[in-house]
Parts: sequence; C-alpha cells; structure tokens
Amino acid sequence: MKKTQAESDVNLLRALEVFMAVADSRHVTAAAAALGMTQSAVSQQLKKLEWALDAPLFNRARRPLELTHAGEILRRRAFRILSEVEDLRSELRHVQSSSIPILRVALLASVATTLTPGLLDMVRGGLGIPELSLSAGLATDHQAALNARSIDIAITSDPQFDLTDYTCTPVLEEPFFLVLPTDYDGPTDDIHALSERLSLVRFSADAPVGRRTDQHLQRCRLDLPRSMEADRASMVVAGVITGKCYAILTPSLLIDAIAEGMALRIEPLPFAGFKRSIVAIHRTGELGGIPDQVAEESRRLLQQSFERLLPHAADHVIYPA
Amino acid sequence: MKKTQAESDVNLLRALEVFMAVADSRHVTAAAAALGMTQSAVSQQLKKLEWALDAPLFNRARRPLELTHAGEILRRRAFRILSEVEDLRSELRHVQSSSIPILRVALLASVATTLTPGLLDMVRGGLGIPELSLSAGLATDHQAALNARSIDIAITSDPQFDLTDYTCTPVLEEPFFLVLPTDYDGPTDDIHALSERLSLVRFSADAPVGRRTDQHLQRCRLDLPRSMEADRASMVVAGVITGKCYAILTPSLLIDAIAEGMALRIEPLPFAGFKRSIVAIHRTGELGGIPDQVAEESRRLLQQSFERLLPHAADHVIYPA
DNA sequence: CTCCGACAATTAGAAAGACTAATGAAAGTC
DNA sequence: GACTTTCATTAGTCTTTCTAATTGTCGGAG
Repeated sequence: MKKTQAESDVNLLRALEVFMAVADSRHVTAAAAALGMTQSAVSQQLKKLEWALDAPLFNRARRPLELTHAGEILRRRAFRILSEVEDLRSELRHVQSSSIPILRVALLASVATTLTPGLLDMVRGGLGIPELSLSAGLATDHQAALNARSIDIAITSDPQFDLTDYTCTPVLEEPFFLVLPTDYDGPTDDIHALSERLSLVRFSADAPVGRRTDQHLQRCRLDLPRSMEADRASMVVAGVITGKCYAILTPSLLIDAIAEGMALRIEPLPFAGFKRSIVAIHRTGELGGIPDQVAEESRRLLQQSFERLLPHAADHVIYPA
Repeated sequence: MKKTQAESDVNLLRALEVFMAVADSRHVTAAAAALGMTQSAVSQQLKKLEWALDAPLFNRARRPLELTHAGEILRRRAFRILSEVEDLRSELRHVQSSSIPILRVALLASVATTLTPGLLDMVRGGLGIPELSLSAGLATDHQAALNARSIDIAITSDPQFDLTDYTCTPVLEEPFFLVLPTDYDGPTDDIHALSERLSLVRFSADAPVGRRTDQHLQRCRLDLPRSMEADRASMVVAGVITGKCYAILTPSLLIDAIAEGMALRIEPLPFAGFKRSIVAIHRTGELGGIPDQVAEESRRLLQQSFERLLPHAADHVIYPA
C-alpha cells in the first residue's frame, strides 16, 4: 500500500496541543519552554499543521505572533476537540476502576471550604479510599448530579426534589442572622429603621438561598431597598465590609466568607424562626456506612468552625441526634 | 531533557479511527480492509489503545467481537471527538457613561471576593450607578451570559469564544505556581520527584482552569498521580493544608483561597511559561468608558491584593499598559 | 472430541514521523 | 546600522507505525 494520502500524515492531536500552546503565549519559543521541548520542534509542528490544513495560522510578519482568521477558527475548534479528549481521558480514568476507588461528594458551596480538609483526611485515613472528588455548587445542581450518578453523596440544603430512592441524613439546622458593619450604631430590632441607614446586599435569586430569602421577605411583606446582589457569600460579606450595607445570612454562609478580624456585627433577626437545614443525601442502599460517617464528620467539622469563628451565633444552631 | 516520553505517546486520533472501524464491523480483518491497511496494523493499534487507556475494549473470547463496558463508553466519546475533528476540517475547508440604571458584571469566581468591595465603591461613588449586580461563575458561563445580554461586563479568563462584536481589555497575566505545605522539604524542581512524596490536588475538569491545567500536563506528557479533585480554589488549598498534597495554582486563585497565616509554600513551576490571562470583555461600543474603568480598577485591586498577600509571587504577574 | 478453517496476535524489518542540536534569516530595539 | 531576540531550516537520531510473514486461538462440522 502506497499511502500517499499525506493529509492524515500528521498527529493532529499533538499538533493541536502545540498550536494551542503557541496561540496562548503568542510566541514559539515561550510555547516550547512551556511544553518542555525545543523551539525547533514547535516550529516544525506548526509548519506541518499549516501544510496539512492548507492555511496559514499565524501572521509571522509581526513579532508578538498574530493569529490569522484561519488561526482564530482553529483555536476555537481545537479547544473543543481537546476538551472532548480530556473528557474521554477523565471518564475512562473513573470507569476503568469501577469498584469505588473514588468517592464523589458534592458540597453546598458555603460549607465546601470548611469541610474539605476534614473529609479528605477521613476518606484517605479512616475509609482507605484513594481518590476523592469534591465539587461545590448550588443546591439545584446537586439533584441533577445525583440522578446522573456523577456524584455519590451531596451535602446540601433544603432539597426540593423527589427523595424516592434517596436517603437523607440531617446534618444541622441553622437560623438566619442580620450581618452589619461594626460601626453601625442604629437600631437592630426594626428592619425598616435599619433600611433607612443601610441598604440590603442580597443573594441573587440564582442561588437557592437568595430565593429563599427573597420569598421569606416577601411573605413578611418586607419590600426593602436593594443596592447590590451577588451570588456568593464572600461577595455579599464584602459588600457589608464597605460599611454601607447589611445582609441576611446563616452561620455556614458566614464562615465561608469571613476572615479573622473582619469588621462585622452579627445580630438576631427581628423576625424569628427563619432558618434552613443542611442534609446529606445519597442513593439508598449504596456505599454502606460511608454516607453516615460523612454526615457525622461534616456535622462535627461545622460545629467546631461555628464555635471558633462565630461564638455568639453558634448557640442557635441545632444538631439532630 | 530526558523525557521518558514513550509512555503516553499514541496517535490517539488514528487509534480512535481504527477503533471505530473495528467497533462498526466487529471484525479486525473487515476493518482493516475498510481502512485499506493490513490486519496486523489494526490489531496493533487496538492493542496500543487498550494499553494506553489501561482498559480492555473488546471481548476477544467471542468471535463476532464484542465491546466491553469501557469499549461502549469509548465508542460514544470517540464518535463525538471524531465529529469535532470532522467539523474542524470542514470549516477550515471553507476558509481558505452613567445613565444606566444597573450595571451587571460577571466575575471569574477566583477574583470575585477580591474585587467586590472596590467595584461596589467605584460604581456607587465615581460612576454614580445606583445598582450593581455581581455574579461569580465559571468562565464558560460568561459567554452565554454576554450573548444573552444578561450581563454587561465579564471579568474572565482565556475566552475561547468568538470575540466578534466584543471588546477585550487585558487586565493581567499570571503564571501558575507550585503550592506546597510549608513542612515539605523535598525537591521542587522535579515534578516527578515531588510526586513521590505528595499527591496532586487538581481542579476538576468542570472548571476551565482545571481543564487548562489538565491539558497542559497532558501536553507536557506528565501523568501525575492524583488523589483529590475539587472545583474551587479554597477546596484545593484546603487539600494542600492537610500536608499530604500539592497543587498548581495562580495568584488570583490563591488570594481567593488563602487566609493569613496559612502553612503554604509557593514555588515556581519546574516547567516555564504556563500562565493564564484575565481580561474584561464587553459589547463593543456600549457603556462608553465604564468597561475600561472597571478593567483598570480591577487590575489595581488585584495588584494590591497580590502584593499584600503573595509578595513572592506578585513579581511574576504581568500588567499590560 | 478432534480437526479444520477463519480470524486475531506476534514478530521483524522498512518507511515515516517527531524530536534535538546547530545554523541561518528575519523582526524588533537601541 | 549594529545588536538582540525570535522564528525557520537543516541534518541526524530515536520512536512510531506500517507491511509481510508467521504463529496462535476460537468455534463449528464431522
């Protein structure tokens, strides 16, 4: 067989990897260094690719290398192709060892950082599972992930979905608090009076907590002036830090956002009983005792963090048996 | 450079083409005929692919060849990959001011917390815009949000999408660093030696940074042992804090994750030039000078944070004019 | 059960590809 | 216009991938 068909005579994947490195850095030499190969090899790969595609990819006449139109197109497509390949590799890594050598846990964004070191220690130490995959995310995503079997356990909040086939272990219940700048010296027992002086930083309605808060305020017929909305706790708290805003948050949202020495005051809400629960969910009957251990360890880690960082608020959190 | 590159060097695309032919006909010989090559070559490609993926693809014990579980998975993914490549070929063939009531800004998750107070101050003070909507999120979501006009400006990273109709202002360029526990006393200039002592905490491939890192390691033919993956920086860093892991992160990812006094060491990567850029994107011609001001303020805020929290690493960040 | 035919795995050697090192030719800098 | 930086080119080495020929194995017919 002669095999004159020169087009396929190029390792396209390798060529695309090299091309992307060059497109990223806009320098052949820099790309070569990043790839751990010589400038010559990169140059040759580029040339071969251009020849195979029959189109120039860079404008060599300018020194910070410039992508041509064809180059731009290739860049977008190459990214997708390499992503697909990456997905393939990752899926096969997880499949090829299908006997739970990896435990996949989705965490409510607000507790993710707090729980990570403890869970990693537990999984590698006590449970002897070699690999752990943690993902943060909104509570709404957790349902889909559980259904798609792309996670094994979800530590999440107020599941609004069908729990048939799933087991739900309570972790804790926490009330919402008023979060104020320390230098605020007005009333804290009347939210309207408070609103005269500060404006509310809200969670946007994309996040389930934001939605819950909005609905609660609505139920209470509170139409508060708004100045800013954000979709993560640290941003909401950052708004309060400016001194001109206040927020409504729970302890777990707070510990995700605050650092030692932040100028914050935490007060009870003027309206009582507004709280949320955190639970651990897993497919019933799978994984043996692991989910319960994870839930219990999560509870312990959170309780510990609350007492250290939020001594006042910690008392109001409820831990089920 | 010694480069033990014999390991993962398979022409994956070719291997997938061959694999698909065999999967279609369920016969090695028939596939070979269809591909215009010898049965031997096909057989060798298959063997190599199975070895590279570390999973059997066919059940050889039955004569009309039968796909294994891994084989079924590969078949689906391979189809998508080859389709993407086909699309690439086909496409390339054809080649030869302040009167806004609310400003909506999407921020790369890693810089969201850092930028929030400064942007809020700027918008309410200097620009006189009454309301600000901030959202964090993955870089991939920003494109959709811009297209859907649900945000006005995106502070994001390495946009892989079509920038026609959009203006892209560079904010900064930051290299990736090695992040280690302080008590690690082994070598930091050889990633393989390092991998003997610590295991890599990765960003999962859901996050664009994770994808970028994975692809870079792949490009360099580095197949590092993995112990944990997570999808936000604070969780990755929390893994390093346990003392048994290391990570590969940029300054902006770090400042999102670290707190004062964390036991971390930050060292340059053994391979040079792996970095990412942060840019501000907005629809061309809209919003007047606001996007540039936002970009500039973002650059200033980030630079300030880097110098305060990461004095070592800060020098390596590049701020375009 | 055994033998046979069809098919797949192996081996060795040739052709092609991918890399390094060294050199030559531009572009950008002063 | 000389100097520096950066990319292209060339030659040579090593690796990969192919063909050709051979050996090994599955599965059905007698």
